[in-house]
Amino acid sequence: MGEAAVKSKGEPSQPRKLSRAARRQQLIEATIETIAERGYARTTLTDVANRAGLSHGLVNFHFETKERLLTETLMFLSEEYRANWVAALAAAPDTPALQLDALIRADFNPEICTPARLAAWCAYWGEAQCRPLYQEQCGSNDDAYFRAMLDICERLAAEGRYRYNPTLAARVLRVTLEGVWLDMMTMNSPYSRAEALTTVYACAAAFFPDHFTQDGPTAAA
Amino acid sequence: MGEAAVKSKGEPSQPRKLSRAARRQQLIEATIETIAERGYARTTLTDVANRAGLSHGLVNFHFETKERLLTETLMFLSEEYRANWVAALAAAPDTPALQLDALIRADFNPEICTPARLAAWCAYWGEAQCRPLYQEQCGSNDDAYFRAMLDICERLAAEGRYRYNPTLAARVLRVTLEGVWLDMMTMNSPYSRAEALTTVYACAAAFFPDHFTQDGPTAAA
Amino acid sequence: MGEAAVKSKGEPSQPRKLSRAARRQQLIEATIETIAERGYARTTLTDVANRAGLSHGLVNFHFETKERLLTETLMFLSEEYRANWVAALAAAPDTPALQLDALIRADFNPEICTPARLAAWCAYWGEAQCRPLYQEQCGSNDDAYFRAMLDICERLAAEGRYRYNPTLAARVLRVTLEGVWLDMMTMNSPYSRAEALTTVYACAAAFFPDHFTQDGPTAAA
Amino acid sequence: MGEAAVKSKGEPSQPRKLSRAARRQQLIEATIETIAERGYARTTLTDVANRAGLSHGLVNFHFETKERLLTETLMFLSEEYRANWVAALAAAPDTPALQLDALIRADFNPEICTPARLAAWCAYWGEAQCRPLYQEQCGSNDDAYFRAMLDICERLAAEGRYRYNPTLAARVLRVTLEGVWLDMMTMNSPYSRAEALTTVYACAAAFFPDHFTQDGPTAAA
DNA sequence: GATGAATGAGCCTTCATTCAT
DNA sequence: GATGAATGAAGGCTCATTCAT
Repeated sequence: MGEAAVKSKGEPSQPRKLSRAARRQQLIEATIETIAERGYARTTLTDVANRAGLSHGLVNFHFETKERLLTETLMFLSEEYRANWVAALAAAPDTPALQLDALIRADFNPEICTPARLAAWCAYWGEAQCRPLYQEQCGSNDDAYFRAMLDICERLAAEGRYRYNPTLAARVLRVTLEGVWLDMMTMNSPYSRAEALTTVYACAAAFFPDHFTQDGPTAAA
Repeated sequence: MGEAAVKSKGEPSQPRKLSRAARRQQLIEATIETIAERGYARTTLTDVANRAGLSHGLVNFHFETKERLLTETLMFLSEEYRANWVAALAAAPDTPALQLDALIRADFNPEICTPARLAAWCAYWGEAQCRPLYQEQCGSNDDAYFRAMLDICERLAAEGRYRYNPTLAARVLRVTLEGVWLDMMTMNSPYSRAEALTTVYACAAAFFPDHFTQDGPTAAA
Repeated sequence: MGEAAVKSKGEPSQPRKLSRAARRQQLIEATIETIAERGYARTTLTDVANRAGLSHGLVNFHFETKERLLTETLMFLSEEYRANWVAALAAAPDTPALQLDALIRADFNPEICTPARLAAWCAYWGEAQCRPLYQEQCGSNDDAYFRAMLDICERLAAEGRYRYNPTLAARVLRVTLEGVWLDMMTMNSPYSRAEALTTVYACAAAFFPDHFTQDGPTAAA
Repeated sequence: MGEAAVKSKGEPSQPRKLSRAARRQQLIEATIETIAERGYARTTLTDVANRAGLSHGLVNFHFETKERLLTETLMFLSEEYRANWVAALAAAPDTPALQLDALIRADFNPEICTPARLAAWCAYWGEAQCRPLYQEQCGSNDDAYFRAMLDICERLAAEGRYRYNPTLAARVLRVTLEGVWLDMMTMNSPYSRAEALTTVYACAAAFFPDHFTQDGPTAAA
């Protein structure tokens, strides 16, 4: 869309006018980055607008209120996350171990697991406890995720002679995945992504030793 | 806490003068409750003062700035948490399994594990990612906690013939404890505290089957 | 007014191109209605554009600024009002009583005396006091109106043996006409238009009992 | 309230702290003056605060919102107006003519009939038409006023042999009083207050010639 | 001509902080 | 110590105006 029409602020060329959907997406990305950098409590519309290289009036033009911008950003993150693991499950072979492997690896997809997105997730979690609206937005996806995890664990349990309630295994796996995410954010010197993955595999192996080792699914699986 | 932390709203029971320390503690408790109820981002000094039944100006008199009130509240929570598990370890027999059991049970101490404190912790976590100051405040305690956990796991590993790196086991145990905390806050219909404890024991049992079952340490331990 | 002032909202009946004058008139009518509905202070160009079923930018295209739109709307109302009573006087027989009758009835012409126009007049009056520009726009017409009224009252006074200064009578008649207009706007349960007319006739009769009764001009007049 | 504690801006000495009621009254007076000078639509809280020589934050401290400041200012004007005529009636002899005289003169009380108050009344009238809240605030007082006026007119009618329905006379008197008020505001070169009073008396005399002349109540009354 | 995205000035509002009492 | 009125900076929001398409 031609270089002439650019009001550059050092960014790559930006068209003066964009479709409604494209601008909204641009602002949502800027919101994620701003929350990641400054935290939820200190994020202002001016910050978001500056980061997007747009005027702050435009934010209200596209989202009406700050509240709606934040809510829609959370909805976007939530939906993006869901789409990611749903796609990963669909692409994986339909054996329980490989399904679980796909579910675990989905969380480490570099498209999803960026520092900014992780930080934004943390910030929303912190606020969600006292915001029924936020809990609503995420709740249904969380439920679906846990049901998928539980289903896989039950199928794994049916295949081996494991000692634990699949519900417990599924829960520990889920919170372990969450936990290593949080670690990547909050620890001063976090361990590597590879070690995070090893940690989750070790957890899977502890519950399903026939199907997993700390390096991933066993050949038998 | 204890009897000093009166919380009335102009009733005669409110002593006009209280020791500096008692007033500070009263305000810190009010801060925890306010953050739990309204979230970090929407907590104002007026909220805190109202909840404590004190005047607006008194908060600044005792804490200088809002920033310091919030920081000192976090330090209090952090120190309270640390004192709790340190005391639990000291009171428990010095076998690794019973030490781990004590560490796990410490997290479920009703004095520590109140809804308001859980919610406040979540809120601080959400903010901590982009606040080096907050990370500092918690970092050292977290490190100490993890080192204690790791030490126990290494001793357990030395006692049994377990397959996993003690570091991985310690990490999974830690994030599982964290995770069930988070669940208690953020899930729409959280499971019971008893089931949370079972979950953690199941995790311990998965890594250390000779020492733990999902009901707690084995008799042998 | 008339057929040109179509007012649809994107329906096919809206011609894409309209003469400059017709578009302006359409926007002026929308302005009157908007002021009537939302008040002067809360009227925005977006409101006006929406009501006219036109785009936001078109208002500025036709009127340059909001100020000019509002001023020209007032000028239109003022001129419309003037044209109405001038025509009424011209159409009436040239006896002072029938001229006064015509002047009174002109104010009740349903084309002029619509709820929206009354409300808009009130709103402009409220603002006019501190807007020399508005006072200017209306002043000359007001003066002409009062001079016409005064002239008639002087001719009536010359015909009868009335006790009052014609200036006072003219002034009371004028403010009474204004007053019943205001009543129709501002009272919670206003009296009927017929009763408003009776009120004005009673006022005329009080000053000119030989020429008027509360039902209108006497037969002798 | 010594001179030392003054933060002068050229105004006479102003105490740093004032009772709640006094500050509110001060801000209400500043609001009246601001509306009179700039009109309702252009009145900002900064204007009001500047005129009162106070910070704009204080306005919200005492009135919560701009809306409430404006509403309470209207309520004050309304109550002040009512108290004025009620007191005037109470102080006058209890004959209908002298009661009417008192009611008429009350409107010309220099305390009430200041340029700023007249202008503010006009501005509120202009907005009231589309603000049910404003109409409510004034409605009851208006009703009481009109009932008092009507009662007097009925007593006058009972004493003389007048031709007109007392309701019509009362209505014309009321709108005439209103009308000369408006004239004092909106005409470019308004007539004198004395002439306004004469106008109202002439109106009274036209309806009640035995009791009034254009100079006031007759000796007989 | 017409549209609506984009801008930015100005306003209301909130709230941490100060300070006279 | 304690109170609460007062301040002023900063943020969200509105909206008149501009302008690329």
